Amino acid sequence: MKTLRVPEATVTRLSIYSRFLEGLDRNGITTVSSGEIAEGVGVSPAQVRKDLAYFGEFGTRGVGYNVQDLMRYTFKILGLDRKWDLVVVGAGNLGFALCTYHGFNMRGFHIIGVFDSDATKLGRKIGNLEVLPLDLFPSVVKEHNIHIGIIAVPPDGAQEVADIMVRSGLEAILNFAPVALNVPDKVEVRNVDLSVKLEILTFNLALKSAQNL
Amino acid sequence: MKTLRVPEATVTRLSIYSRFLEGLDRNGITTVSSGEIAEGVGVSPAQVRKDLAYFGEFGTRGVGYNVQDLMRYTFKILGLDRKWDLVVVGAGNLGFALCTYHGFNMRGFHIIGVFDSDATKLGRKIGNLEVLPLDLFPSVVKEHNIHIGIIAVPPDGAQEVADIMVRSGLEAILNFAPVALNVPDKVEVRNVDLSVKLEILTFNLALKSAQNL
DNA sequence: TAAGATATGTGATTTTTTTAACATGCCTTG
DNA sequence: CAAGGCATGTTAAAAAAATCACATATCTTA
Repeated sequence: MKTLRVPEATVTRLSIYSRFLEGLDRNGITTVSSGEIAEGVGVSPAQVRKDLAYFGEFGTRGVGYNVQDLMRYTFKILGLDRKWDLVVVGAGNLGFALCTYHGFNMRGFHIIGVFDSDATKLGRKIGNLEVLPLDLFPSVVKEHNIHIGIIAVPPDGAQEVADIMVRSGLEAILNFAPVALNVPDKVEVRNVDLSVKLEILTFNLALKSAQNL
Repeated sequence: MKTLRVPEATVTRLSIYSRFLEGLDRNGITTVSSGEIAEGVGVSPAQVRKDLAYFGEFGTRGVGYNVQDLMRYTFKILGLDRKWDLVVVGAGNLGFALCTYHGFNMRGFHIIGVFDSDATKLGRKIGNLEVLPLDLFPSVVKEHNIHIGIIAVPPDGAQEVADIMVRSGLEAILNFAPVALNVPDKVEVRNVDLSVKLEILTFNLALKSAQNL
């Protein structure tokens, strides 16, 4: 089989191109060049073309790309040509924000279950979801054929939640807890660390102020 | 001047090492090897040593690193040997979650102001903060000598908020809106896109299911 | 229909980042 | 106090990623 090895950075940018294209489409723009995409998302035109080249030829030389077509291709590539049902564990403020985050719906993600181990949170409503006890997690996953889970609990509880997710058969985990999770290789994990990017900023600010001595 | 060019990936990992070291320290562990750090955060031992080598020699050959010392060094490098006051624009669910996120406090970040353009949100309390109108933004920034702002508004309003932040003299912006911001070069921007990592997962899942046909 | 302008797709090059390998130095032990 | 084990720091090699440069193809216009 032809296993094309795509850099993760390329997939990341593809996700960003994809959203930029949606914006163009909403504004009724039908054609776009690699240069305009590059300008719009802050990369180089060559980068845009190289990224797309991993997946095929989508443009017309001398013309550019059809916005709607390219948008649909990027959706397809990213696996967004379908709906994805998700479950969230952790009904704190972060879990709440994720459950109500419109950015997910816009991309075909639907959170269909929220869970928490804290008895005082059970039964509480988030939108039209009700916070459920973790005991019900495996059955909900099975019932709705869920593939992806989101962890939004404090660091101490994250590994335990990951274990439950793995046992329940989830194949992918989006982890907001700032800890490295231990899971089998077959399970994909991606971490979103809210303070890492902030610390890149402080690193740069500290550097700058050290240079201006 | 000796301008050492540090890869951003190195800074990112440093932030992660730093938190791992904190955990070790809390557990009373005094010495650690690059291999143990690597194991704990999911990178290679050589990577750990290489990353640290950008900044100096922190270990003892044949022994390893003193946990507390290395922890303090990483803090210093990341600019975390001081407190940082932050302001957040956007008092929706995400803004709320960020204002109450303990992960920030643990790293010396303190949110001292929340702003929103939505009149219905003004005066609302988030912890002991009160949601303020955007008019007050510049004066609060000046008064508290703020360097970093966080954008937690919907995509449409993000650029406008960024403009206000730039005009108010902020030097760094952490942007949670899924759009590319246009700011002067002197202003550092880092984006946290909540759905990009999710789409890396769906990309991989889609790839896997395509291969299993 | 030929020429000019434009923008893609891609092979070659450069740059960056990661991995590997090992010399150096510290600690322990007999 | 010498020898062996061990883990760092660093140089060299490999791999990966980004950039460049241009051949190719399309559209427009005269």
